[in-house]
Amino acid sequence: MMPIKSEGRQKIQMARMEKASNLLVTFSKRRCGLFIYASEFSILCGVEIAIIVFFSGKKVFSFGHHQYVEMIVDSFFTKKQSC
Amino acid sequence: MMPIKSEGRQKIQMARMEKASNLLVTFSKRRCGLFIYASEFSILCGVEIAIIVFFSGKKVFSFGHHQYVEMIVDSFFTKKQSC
DNA sequence: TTATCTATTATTAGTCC
DNA sequence: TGGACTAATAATAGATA
Repeated sequence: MMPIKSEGRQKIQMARMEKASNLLVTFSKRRCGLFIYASEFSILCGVEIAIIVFFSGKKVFSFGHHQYVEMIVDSFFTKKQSC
Repeated sequence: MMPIKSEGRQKIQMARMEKASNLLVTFSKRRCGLFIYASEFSILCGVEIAIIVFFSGKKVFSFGHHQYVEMIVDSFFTKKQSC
């Protein structure tokens, strides 16, 4: 079979993604993207950054090690993940 | 005088920027970039995001409207700015 | 500090595994 | 869920105003 050639990055509308499968993929990619971006920002400019992402009201993903963030994240008793 | 033509985006080392003037410009740009990225992520994936940036131990920039973030930011009694 | 400009780098949508 | 792929989009370093 001929492999399907990628058409590369596509322009998307700035609205909630409708297809659940696409949304989940984009969620994973952009969560990593956000944390990587924050990490670079932190290194380049010597700033402390705390990020909390609330997904579906269940999952919590955190970035940074600020005491307040830890407090908040812990208070949710949810699984923590990071990039 | 001939205008100096831009050489476009340059590759930079992933380390704290040494020149204070460059650091400040990059700080402003990337703070906006971070918040814009977070805003897009939030819209695309329907997630709530809270971000706090601590700069020089003085300035606090926040993104998101989560109650805990407001609480934390307020506790610093510092000027709030955003993009 | 912030906005504009531009060539260049960085990210990623869609897809398959 | 997570990694690889690839062309296209998006962000931005450095200079300037």
